[in-house]
Amino acid sequence: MSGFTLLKEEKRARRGRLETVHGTIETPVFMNVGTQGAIKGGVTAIDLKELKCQVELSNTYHLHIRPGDELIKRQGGLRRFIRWDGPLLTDSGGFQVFSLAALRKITEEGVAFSSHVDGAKIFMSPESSIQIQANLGSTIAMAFDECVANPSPYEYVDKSCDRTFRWLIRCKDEMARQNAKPDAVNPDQLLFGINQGGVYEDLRIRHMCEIRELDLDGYAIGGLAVGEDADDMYRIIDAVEPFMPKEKPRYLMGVGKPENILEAVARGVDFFDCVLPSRNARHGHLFTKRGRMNLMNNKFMEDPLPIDPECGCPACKDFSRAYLRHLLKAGELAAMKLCVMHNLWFYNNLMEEIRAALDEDRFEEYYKVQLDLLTRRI
RNA sequence: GGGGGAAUUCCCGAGCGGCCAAAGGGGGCAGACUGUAAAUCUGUUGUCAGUGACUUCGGUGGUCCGAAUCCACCUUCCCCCA
Repeated sequence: MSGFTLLKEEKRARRGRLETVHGTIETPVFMNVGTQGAIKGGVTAIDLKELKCQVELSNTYHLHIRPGDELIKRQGGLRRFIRWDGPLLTDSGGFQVFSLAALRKITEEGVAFSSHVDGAKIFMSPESSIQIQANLGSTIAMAFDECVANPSPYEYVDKSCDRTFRWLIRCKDEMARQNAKPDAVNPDQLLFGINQGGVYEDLRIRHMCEIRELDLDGYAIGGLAVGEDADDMYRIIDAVEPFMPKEKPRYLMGVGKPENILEAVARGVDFFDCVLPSRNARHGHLFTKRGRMNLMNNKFMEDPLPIDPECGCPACKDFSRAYLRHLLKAGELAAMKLCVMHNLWFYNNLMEEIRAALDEDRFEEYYKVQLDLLTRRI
C-alpha cells in the first residue's frame, strides 16, 4: 500500500503527498542528485537542509563500486552514512546501462559492466540491483531497467521493453524477499517501476499497461531526455500519462530544465530529478527568476548584485556576481559550492512555488508566466 | 674586460629561407550540458573586408624572386671566464 495522497488537481496537474517511514514528501517535488552520496561541488546532506531539499537521490551502481553497499550497510545504511534523515531515493543502475553503453553488455540475466573506475567486471541483475538498494536502505528503490537511447529502432525498443518488464517482475519478487529479512536496513522500502518504450507511443502505452498490473508503490517514466527533442518528450508524456495509475506517485526520471519540469507538472508528473542544476552550476550556468545566466560572462565582471536579487539562497544572501565570478574563474571550490547551492535552492524553491500555485488553484496562470521568465537569458 | 646564448602573436613556448598569421600549452572570449565516467566538452583568440587583402616574430639596415628563419650594427636580458 503506497502512502500517496492526491490532494488536489488542476486540469492534469497534481498536488500530492507521499508519506514514507523517513518523512513526508510534498509533491510536485524535485529530488537533489547526490550520485555518490554527496552533491558534486562540495554540497553535503547537511547543506541540503538549508536548500529546501525534500528528497536526496543516490546511485546504486556508483555506491556498489565504491565504497561498496555491504560497507554502507555496516555503517547503518546510506541515510545514516551521509547524515541525511529525510527520504532518499536510489536509482537502480539502469541509467548506467545507457550512459556507460561502451562499457557494458546486456543479456536476459542482466548487465555486465566494466567498472568506469578500474575496469573490474561487475554484473548487475534485477536481483543484485535490489539487493544493493536494500543494503543502502533507501526510502524508495528504483527498478532495474534498460534505459534505451533515443532514437533507437522500433524492433529493438520493442524487445527491450519486454525484457525490462520481465526484469521488473524479478525486481518486485526480490524486493519482497529483502523487505522480509530480519536485518533489513529499511523493511518498508518502496519500489517504483519504470516505463520504457523510447519515442514510440504504442510501446509506451503497452509497457505502462503491463507494469501497472504489478501494483507497485510508484511509476516512473524513464528513457526520456536521452537524445530526443523536448516536443517528443512532451508527446510521450501526453501519450502515456492517461495510462498511469492516478493514485500512485509519478516520476519523470532525469528531467530536466525548469521549463521541462513546468511542462511535465502540467501533464501530471509528481517527481523529478536532474543533474542539470548541479552540473550547470559547476560550469557557472545559473538559474534565476528572470532567466538563466552564465556567470563566467565578461559582463558580470564588476556586477555588485547577487546572482538573483529575488533569491533567498545562501549564495545570494551575502555574495556579489563579481565576487562569485572571480572565485569561479580562479577555480575556488567555494564558488562552485555556492553556485550549486544557488541552483538547487532555485529548483527546490520553484517546486515550492508550483505547489503553492496548485494549492491556490492558480497553477495554469503561474505556469504561463514562469515559462516565459525561465527561458530568458540575462 | 673576454667568451657564449637568447629576444616569436596576451603569457609560456615551437618554428630556423617558400607549405607561417606562425605548432602546442596557458590565459581570454563564447557555447553546450537533462535517472552524473562531466570542477567536463566544443568553438574561437593579429586587423579589415570574410572562398581575399593587409600589418606582425626586439630595433635599424642589408642579402635573396622570397626572411620569424641568413648577414651587419644597435638595444635589452641570461650564463661562463677574468
